[in-house]
Amino acid sequence: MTMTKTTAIASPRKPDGRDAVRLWLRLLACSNLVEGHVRGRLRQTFATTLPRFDMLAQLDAAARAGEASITLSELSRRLMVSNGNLTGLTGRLVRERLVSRSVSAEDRRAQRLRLTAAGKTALDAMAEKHRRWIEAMFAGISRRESLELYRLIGKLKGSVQANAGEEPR
Amino acid sequence: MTMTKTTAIASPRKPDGRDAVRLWLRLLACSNLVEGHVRGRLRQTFATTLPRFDMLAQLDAAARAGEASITLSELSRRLMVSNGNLTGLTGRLVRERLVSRSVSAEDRRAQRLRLTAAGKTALDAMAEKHRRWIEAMFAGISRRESLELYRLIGKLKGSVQANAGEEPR
DNA sequence: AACAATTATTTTAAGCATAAAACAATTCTG
DNA sequence: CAGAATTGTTTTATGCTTAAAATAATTGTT
Repeated sequence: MTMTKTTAIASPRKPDGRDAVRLWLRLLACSNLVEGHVRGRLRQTFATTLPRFDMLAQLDAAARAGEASITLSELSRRLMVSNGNLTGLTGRLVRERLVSRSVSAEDRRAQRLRLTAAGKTALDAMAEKHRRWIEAMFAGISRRESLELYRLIGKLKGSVQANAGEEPR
Repeated sequence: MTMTKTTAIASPRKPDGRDAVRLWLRLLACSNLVEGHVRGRLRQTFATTLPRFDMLAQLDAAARAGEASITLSELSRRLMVSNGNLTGLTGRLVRERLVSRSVSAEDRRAQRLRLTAAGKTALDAMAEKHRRWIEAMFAGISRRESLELYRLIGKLKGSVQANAGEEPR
């Protein structure tokens, strides 16, 4: 009842690209498409998952930046996931011997995480493949288009960060 | 050890936007940013989740297109999620009286799902808010930029679909 | 030093998501 | 028509994810 002008997702009003919801749905679909392929390949090729790969990559990035080990809290900030989430994820990677965990010397509440040698080796193999998968999937767009997309998505991200706090109407 | 040229995620080689991985990471970050805000608002404003909203929206879209009810399989195709996933999701929405479920007359294996009146009312309210949230978040980009983004993301999606099947090297 | 506030992490409860196996009904094929 | 193949759905096992509450150690305050 009350057949309002509201529509579920795609609005039949103006069929142009200005419709923010349409742009968002296309962006989401594209992102999910790529992410799904990456997840599938990680699983098939390395029997692992995207969260595990992301965590290894962050630990490696920290190590490269001079932080030989980092705490769970720092990692949760970088990965933008909850602390509780990392409890389980860390446990699995420690069990797989890809990450080592030790109580911090300065603060007995905190743990310091680092990649093991096996973790570094595994990550390097995954990252190399990962780069190739993405490059292959993105091969259909030109250098110019890629630069333009990079710029526009950056601008969109800025817009979201600037405006997401406001309660519209 | 064996400090290969491989890098974890962001490569230090050519710092230009051509790097497909950089574009991908920015796209993913932007998508996750928007999605996170949408999830948070759905939770705070309607005490619901994105998968529930998506399912209601698909049922409504089907109804608008003349399909008064659709099967679980058809819905799983449209939402691009597994069949098993929908078993639980459907159960929750049926329990909340937003969706009704009935055994198909023609095929006793299949169920036919449809929005209840309450489901339609709830969806309309959510969709209206959802549209406003997205419009507010995307307000910082111009009409021209929006159109260009829409076009480029479409092209990227095409590239992924065309090239994702190939095993690179 | 006692107490409060903060910080780091884990636990809990709930939901989302998948792949693989199982089950059930229909359709196809010989 | 009988068996085989297919199709629709659920179950199972596992993992990811969060918010909120709980626990534990540190830091700040009086």
